[in-house]
Amino acid sequence: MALQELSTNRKTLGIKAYQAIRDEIISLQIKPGEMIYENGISAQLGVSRTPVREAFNMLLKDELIEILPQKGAQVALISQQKVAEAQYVRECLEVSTFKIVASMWNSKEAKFRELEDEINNIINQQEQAVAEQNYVSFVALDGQFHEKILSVIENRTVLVVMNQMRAHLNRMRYLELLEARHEQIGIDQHKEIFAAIRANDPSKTEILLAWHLRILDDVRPDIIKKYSHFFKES
Amino acid sequence: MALQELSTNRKTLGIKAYQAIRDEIISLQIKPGEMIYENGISAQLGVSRTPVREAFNMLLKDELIEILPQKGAQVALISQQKVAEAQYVRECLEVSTFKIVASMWNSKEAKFRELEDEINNIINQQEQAVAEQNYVSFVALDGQFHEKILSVIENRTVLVVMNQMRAHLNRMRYLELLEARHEQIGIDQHKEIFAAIRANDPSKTEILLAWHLRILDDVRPDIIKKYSHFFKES
DNA sequence: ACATGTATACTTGTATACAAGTCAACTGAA
DNA sequence: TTCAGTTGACTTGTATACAAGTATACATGT
Repeated sequence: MALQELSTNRKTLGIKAYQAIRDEIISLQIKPGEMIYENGISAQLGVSRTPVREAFNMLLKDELIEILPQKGAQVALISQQKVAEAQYVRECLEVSTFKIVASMWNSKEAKFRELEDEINNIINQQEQAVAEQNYVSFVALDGQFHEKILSVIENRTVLVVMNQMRAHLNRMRYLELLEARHEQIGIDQHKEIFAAIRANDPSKTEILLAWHLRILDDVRPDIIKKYSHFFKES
Repeated sequence: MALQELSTNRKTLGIKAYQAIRDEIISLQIKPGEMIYENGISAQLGVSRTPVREAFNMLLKDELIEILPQKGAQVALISQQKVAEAQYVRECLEVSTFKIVASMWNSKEAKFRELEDEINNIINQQEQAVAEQNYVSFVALDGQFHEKILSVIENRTVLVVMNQMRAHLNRMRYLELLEARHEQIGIDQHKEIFAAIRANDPSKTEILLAWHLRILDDVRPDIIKKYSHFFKES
């Protein structure tokens, strides 16, 4: 994700390791609760323990792992509490921002016309991803849709925070996609939301978005039961 | 700050170094733009470079320093853009949350009565801090007021994010306190906001809070001119 | 059989050694 | 004087060595 570390384009082995491990965690390639070890990862990546340790510290700050002293690092279990908290933060920021974008939108400006093309493009790609049943791609594109709209207000900090929140929401989302099929509903909602934005209708945008962000809530009990070993509180 | 690292109460030298340096940065004891070096800090703290490096990596994630490869680390200049961004995030989260708290408040419950005492206590201490012209204490208490109210919704993630934002807003606040004297206004606003919350009046809470969060905006041009060497964009 | 102590192979935490980039000051030739 | 080249003292980045905590298997004594 191009968001992080745009300070000086410094790409140490530690940062690369961080990004690699983080991707594997939030895409469930490494399972919640799984133990990982500095030695193991460093052998796997062909570097020494030092960069891996740096990566672990960053993951710890993201709350994506827990470090058990002298025992190893455990990939964080999915916490319903944490998911709810991240969802709340996301909703606050995203609703406020989308409303602003809705009130700003002006198709006469080139900037917005470009954006419109890009967003329509994302939506099209999403439909294709659904057709191909490529859920990894689908989730990534879903993120891009939201990010594109957020980016209108030119607030990098919002994107960074949302990125942090998304890390925790993503794993839940993957599980839910494995179970229930509302990708098409999600895409339709994207279209409606984008229409409300283009129509300069902040209130409608707010209502649609709040609904959209909660679409997955009702599936959760099933998920939690089925994958209870991935969850902290179960 | 008890917020961080409640995972396992692990307190490595790296974490201690991080907290120590962070405090010095956000309280302007280390000046924006100042260079700091792993060797220097490690000698100062009496530890090796390793824990200091870990601290630097955490500070980098907070965007409180920039690491210039092979040259050293520079304490981040205060960025007006970053301050505005952090302010926006803060406002979104704090306004939404205070409104919820205002709608929840119920003086009949013991929980709220305890909180009321604690908050009144904070306000009293603030008045004392102003009387003693103890600005460091004043800023800390201001933070506590907001945090106490946020804590009602029991969302640790919100507190963590606010803490991140506060790090960037704090340095600005210190400069402003050196220049303009609206501490008393700030305290009065706290009282009004708290009254609106107790009166279960979310709308009034929102208006008062939004105003409160912007009280410092008009002083900024002076500050930026006077301390221009601390700022990124000037 | 069963508790108890111990060796051993793991882990993370910390210090240190070494590699390589950066910059400034100095040297020496034109 | 001026400018190119070089040395050397800094810096961070990475690897490695060592210290110390943890858990498990196993031997030993009862």
